[in-house]
Amino acid sequence: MKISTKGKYGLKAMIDIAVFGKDNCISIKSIAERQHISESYLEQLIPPLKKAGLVKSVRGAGGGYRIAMNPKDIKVGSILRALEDSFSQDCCNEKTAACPDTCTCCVSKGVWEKMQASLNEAADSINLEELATEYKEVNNIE
Amino acid sequence: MKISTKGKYGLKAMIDIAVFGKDNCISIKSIAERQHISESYLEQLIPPLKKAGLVKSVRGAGGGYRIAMNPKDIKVGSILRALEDSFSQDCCNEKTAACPDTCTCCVSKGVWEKMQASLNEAADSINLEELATEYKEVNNIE
DNA sequence: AAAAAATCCTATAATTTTACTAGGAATTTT
DNA sequence: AAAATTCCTAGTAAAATTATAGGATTTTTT
Repeated sequence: MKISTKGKYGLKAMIDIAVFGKDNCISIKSIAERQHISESYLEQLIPPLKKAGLVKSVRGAGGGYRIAMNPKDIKVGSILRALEDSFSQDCCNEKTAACPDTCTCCVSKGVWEKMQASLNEAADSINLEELATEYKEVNNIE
Repeated sequence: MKISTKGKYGLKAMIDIAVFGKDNCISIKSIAERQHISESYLEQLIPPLKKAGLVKSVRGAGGGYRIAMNPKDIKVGSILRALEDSFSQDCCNEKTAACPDTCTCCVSKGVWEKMQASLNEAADSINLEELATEYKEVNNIE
């Protein structure tokens, strides 16, 4: 069980955007600098976050990214689900001739589903505002 | 977020041992055959399971592995913790000059801890007997 | 005593995934 | 027109995972 840097960097970026991109656009470059993340790697994390409706972008000079909704309404779970793939359903292909739903994979399936649900619940219990506020506090921002 | 084959195969093997290795020893070879797992790969999953006190081994001809305690008392969480590493604490090294506990990693740390705790709780809510029983049922064993 | 069947141990090879880099096209502002 | 930015995609490098191999040790069976 591991969180990949995708999820880790993505959350870091979202905290940064929640803090610095609330009223105005901020560039990837500035996020990357503040958070010590590779700029072009970070760039690749943005499309899924946009697709999930978490950030908005403005192209061209002076453009950049802004938070797309109130950070209070952005759950950490939404961020992670946008970036990481879930670990349920990596069972064998059920109901084939080879496995008519009777192998230990299939029996284990419920375990992964339960764990995934529990993970979602935990991640959804934290919203981005909490994290942004904490970040501002420890860094004396605003 | 992903379960590695270590955890997946490990759980499969433990179900197999709970079902077939309750009263007598079974060999790695037989587990590997029944569960379609590479024999020598499976071999490497055993030491951590032994260390965690979940299986016992008997060397020599006629030897093999046995379940070390009542499957009811073996939580799926114990199996996974023995094989997978937890995903908390993959934060930056806190309290260094570079990060005096103020970066977005540090702020995120609580998220990973909460998720890990939730994962443990979910995995600990399922015991091996439940899975072994289900496996026996769908396969008409005993 | 020898052979066979098994665990035990460790090194290494192959594969896959992850993380990162690069370069350029399109868009908008200055 | 130039500059600053997002957007897109292909490719590379590094790391981690998965799997293989070979032999040493232990115990039973013949």
